[in-house]
Parts: sequence; C-alpha cells; structure tokens
Amino acid sequence: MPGSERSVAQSGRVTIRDVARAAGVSRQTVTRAINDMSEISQETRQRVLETVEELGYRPNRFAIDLSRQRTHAVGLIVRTFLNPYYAQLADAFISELRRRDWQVVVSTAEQGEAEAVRSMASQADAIIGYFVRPQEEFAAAARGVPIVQLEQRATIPGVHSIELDFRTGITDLVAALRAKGAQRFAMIDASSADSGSAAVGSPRRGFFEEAVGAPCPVVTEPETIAGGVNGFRRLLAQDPEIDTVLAFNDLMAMGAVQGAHTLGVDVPGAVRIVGIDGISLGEAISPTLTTLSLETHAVAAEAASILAELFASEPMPSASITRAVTPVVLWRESA
Amino acid sequence: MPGSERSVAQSGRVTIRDVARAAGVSRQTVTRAINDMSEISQETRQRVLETVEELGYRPNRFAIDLSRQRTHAVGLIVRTFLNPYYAQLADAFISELRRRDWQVVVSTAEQGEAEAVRSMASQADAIIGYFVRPQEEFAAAARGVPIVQLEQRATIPGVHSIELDFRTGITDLVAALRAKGAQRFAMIDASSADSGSAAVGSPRRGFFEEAVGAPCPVVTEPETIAGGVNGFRRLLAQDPEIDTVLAFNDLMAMGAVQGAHTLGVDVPGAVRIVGIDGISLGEAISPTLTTLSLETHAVAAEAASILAELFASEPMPSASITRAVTPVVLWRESA
DNA sequence: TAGCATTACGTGACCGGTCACGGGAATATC
DNA sequence: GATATTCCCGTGACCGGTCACGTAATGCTA
Repeated sequence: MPGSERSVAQSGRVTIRDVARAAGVSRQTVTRAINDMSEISQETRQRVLETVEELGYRPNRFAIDLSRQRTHAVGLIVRTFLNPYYAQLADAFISELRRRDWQVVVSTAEQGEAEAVRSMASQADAIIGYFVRPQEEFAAAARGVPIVQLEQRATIPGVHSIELDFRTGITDLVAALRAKGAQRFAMIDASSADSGSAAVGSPRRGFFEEAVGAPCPVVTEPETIAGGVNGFRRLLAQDPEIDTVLAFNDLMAMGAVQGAHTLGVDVPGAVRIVGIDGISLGEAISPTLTTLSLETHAVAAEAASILAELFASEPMPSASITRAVTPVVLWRESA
Repeated sequence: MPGSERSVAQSGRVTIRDVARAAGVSRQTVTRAINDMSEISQETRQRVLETVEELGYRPNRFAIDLSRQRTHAVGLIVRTFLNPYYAQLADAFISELRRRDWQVVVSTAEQGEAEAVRSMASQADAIIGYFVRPQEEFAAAARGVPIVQLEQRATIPGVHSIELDFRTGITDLVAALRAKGAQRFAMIDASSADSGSAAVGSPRRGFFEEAVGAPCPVVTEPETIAGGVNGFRRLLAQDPEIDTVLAFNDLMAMGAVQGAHTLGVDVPGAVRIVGIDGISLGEAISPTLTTLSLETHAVAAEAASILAELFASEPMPSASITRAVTPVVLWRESA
C-alpha cells in the first residue's frame, strides 16, 4: 500500500498530485510516466497515462520551467509587420527557433525601442531585435538579458550582433550592374526619420557611393511605396540621363518601378531599378524586382547559433559576439 | 536585528534572498519594494531598490507566474507570414494583446495545424488561430486550452470564433459594383489545396454567386500572385465580355491586375478588379487595388475581448462564443 | 543462505517568488 | 497607565512540478 499524499481537492486545475492519488501512485511515478523515463513498469505507466487522460491533466509549464531551471523563450522585436521584409524576417526566425524548441515571443517597436526591450526583458531569456536607434538607448533597458542586434554591429558588452556586410554586397552589385552596361547611377535613400544622426545618409548609401566611385544623384524619401514613387520622379528631374537606380529597400524600389511606369519610362530598358531586402513580393510586380537579398534565413540561423552558444556557456560571456552575413543579388527582371 | 535567511550562495542567478540578505531585510520586504506595495517605509524601499540595482537582480518570471497563478500568454497561429494579410493580422493582434499586457507567442502552421496547436498548447493559456482544416482535427490537440478560431464559425465546445460575415460584405460589394455599372461578373477562386472538401468551392465563392444571382465564370487557382495572373488569363479566354473580376484574396487580385496589364486590358476601364483582404500593399501597385477589407483590427479586438471573458469566468465556459465582423469595401482605383 | 544487483517505486527538499498571517514598536485614545 | 491603532517588518506555507536520495521486493550468483 503506497503512502497517501495529503489530499487537497483544490478548486480548478488538476495537478500531478490529483493524478497520483487517482492512479494510486506517487508524484514521482506520474512524472516518470508522462516524461517517458525509466524505472517504471509498463503496466504502471499505462495506468497512469490513462488516468492523465481521464482527468484531463495538463502539466503547469511555469512549474516545469521553474524546477527544471530551463529557459527557452526568445523575444523578437521588429519595427512593424506592415513592411513585408520584417514579416519575412519573422517568418525565418519562427521556423528556425521552433526547430530548437524555443518559444518565440514577438513585439513591435511602435511604442519605442527602449520600451519594447524593457517589457520583453521580463518575458524572454534573450532578445533578438532590429533596431534603428543607437545601442546605448535600449541596451540598459534589457537589464542583463542578452540582445542580438540585427544588421548593425554591436559594441556594448551583452549586446551581440549579426552584421550585414553591405560593403561586399553593394560592391558586387555595382560591379555586376556595370558589366550589364550601367553607367550613370543614382540612389533613393531613406530619410533617417528616427535613425541617429541626421544629414549623414545611411550606411547603404555610403557603400553605394564608394562602389560607384564618383558623386552621383541621391534623393531622400520616407521608407514607403509613395516615397519610392516620388524619389524616382525627383531623380529623373535632377538628371534625365541616369540609367540605374538603387533604392534603400524593396518597398521603395517597388514605388520607383511604379513611378517609372507612370512616367512612361521603360524598366529595365531605359532605367534599371534595384531594391534591397529580397522580399518575395518583388515577384508580384511587373517587371519583377531585382534586389539585393538580405538572406533572412541565414541571418536567423546565425542569430540562433549565437543564442545557443550564450545559453550553453556559464556564466554568460560579456563580450560581444558578431557574425557576418553577406547579401547576395537576386536577379529578376528590373535590372 | 532581523532574522537571517539561511544563505545559499547559489551559483549563477541572484535571487530575492540574495537581495534581502544584502539589504538586511526579509524577502517580503524586498517584494514590497519592487512591487510598489504599501507597508514599507520610504527609506527602506529606497535602500532595497538600490541593492536590487547593485546586484542586478531580476525577478524570475516563472516563479512569479507560478505563485501568482496568473496567466497571460496567448498563442497566435497563422499559416505563413509570407502572405502580407497574415502579417497584417499578426500586427493587429500584437498591438491589441500588448495593450492588455499579454504575451504573444507566435507560430506558423507549416508543420500542420494539429501539430502547431499541440506544441502551442503547452506554452500558452489560449490559442488564436487561422485554420483551414476542419475543427475536429486540431481541437483535440489543444488538450483543454481554449481556441479562438478566425474567419469560420466554430461549433465544438472549447473552440470559439470570430466569424467574418462574408454574406453581407460580398452582397454589399456586388451591389455597389452594379451601381458603378458592372454587369458581367467573374471570379478567381482559390483551389482548396488543403481545405476540407474538394470540388465545392470556397464560401466566398458561394456568397458571390448568390449575390450575383446568375451563373458566372469561375476559375480556380493556387493562392499566389502567379495564380492570379493565370486566373485572369483563363477567365478572359473563357468569356471576353466580362467586366468585373473578384479574386479570392489580395495577392491573387494583384496577380490579376498584373495579368491584365500584360494582356493590355485597361483596369478599371475595361475590367474592374477587386480583391479580398485589405492589405496595405494594395496601394503599392498601379492601379491601386480596390478590396473587401477584412478589418484586422476589429477582428483582433473582438478576439481579445473573448479571451478576456474566458479568463475572467471561473470555470471556463464550455459553450462556443462567437462574434461576427463584417468586411467593408475599401475603394481604391482598380474598381 | 548470505551477498549483491536490479527493478520499481516513494519521500523530502527545492526552484524563486507570493500570500496570509503574526508581532514588535511608536503613537494615539480613553 | 492600560488599551487600541497604525506603521513596519518578518516567518511559514504554498504554487506545481523535478531531483537526489532511500527502500522494499525480486532475481541471480557463490
């Protein structure tokens, strides 16, 4: 006769004790049955499992995580899901993190990045985020929770990063474009509405000008379709001879294609248009969009591996870990 | 002299006991300080808070949730983030659920809906999902965790739903289209690749034919841009006189617009094209896409309110709760 | 038949917080 | 001066699991 647990008959949820009592065994034996452990006979396991089914027992995940001291919730912060690039990024992360059996908690940075980090820090064991404001602003809000920053290189201890090697990607792109006959380059840059410094222009622009090697027309627009339309119009007004336009991202590039269409400019016949991102929607327009793909799956895989390393090492290393991913050109019709 | 806690000097994390010891107070006093409770003096609170900062103490969320018996993780399952509609839906849910301080755990149903529900059930207190397979298939996998099903009405106990009133929405749409001169309707329906029954056609199609009142050309294509392109081509080949085309969703409608453009058919001059979804990207093409908006924000708000009701009532009601949301036409350029 | 594994199970302690109490000291009330 | 009240603060129990042990029963060997 097994010792009897002090019964509780608690209202509401059925606990492991209820199952143990009903099956006439101890809590530990129930644990062994549901977790498929050894040191239990086939018959007992069977009986316990049936009892579990009968009572509709569902283990409390908080209790499990608490006692196992295990951690597996990763927070993902992006700017908005309305830009398909971030949606695609999230999609890549979800499948990558799911593979490792990690929970993915998502949030957007609409209320501010520091605020998003702060609230995420109490819910997740690590934070992966796409931030535009300087590291210092949100790093403190993490209160010790490690952050993996996307795109830009991190330098603060505790903040790691997946760096996108735009220099190589854009240099390759320009070279390939030249080989196809491009001569007069131009760019539609994003207005750094909330990016750190003002009039300096984006890094993408810097590498672009560096690769082109000569000063070329650049206009600045908001990161939207409409911005792309406008940008293209302004560029053409500024220099009617341009034959190749790089846009800050795919959304703006799609706008540029639309703008060209409206103005009766043939793409890619008269002007080649290239975006940056690699969203699958680039195939939705005509001509389909040639773009510098940011390789979301590779980024997700690298970020996950950094996290795995972080979780495994004890204590957490304080130095910044950085991995680089190089964008590659996705040749479609617009260039 | 306060009684001294049995010290542990555990490796790794700093716990509430460490803070208590360092500040020379009890655990309860630390709790009072960090949770901004009463029954504590200003000076003590200050001192404890400083100690917290000093030690970098961060409360363990599992322990909190376990002892508070509080629950606030909502799982969101969509088919894929690659379709902007689902991304937009997720965006709406994230901001709605964040407002209520609920955690949002996301997952896609790429590995099958039942499997997604099963793994979500152990991580979340409720599941919101967009499912295409019959309720019976995934309802069991939830093991008692309440589900809110989107779009289709649920009938199984424990499965609630936000129903989209397509009958009203589509009837209104067709009437308005008629008022604008539409006479010969046609539709590009989605092939029910993984939807329950085969040759019957989608509910959207049913309501459309009901509203049109007469048999009209319908072709079936996969739910992609390419499907839309193809569908438009086939429709025109089948009946060159059609003047209004409804597509199953916005992605397909965008494909149809592109197909029309390729065939040299003027939109909306010769043929009006209307989608269903209301994605913001519909403004990205030219002409911009007229569409039946599925009101993602309203859907998110209703689903959240069902959840709030569910969490509040004790025990959880077993009957199905259903709220309806009526789609509204978003008039843009293509119709 | 003593000696030793092996199998199958049970018990106390613990994870890190919170809650319901209880109690001492200072001030107020009669 | 005795009692009541208020303000602070501490202690034990508990949330629901898991882990490290302990132990009884059985089988096998010497």
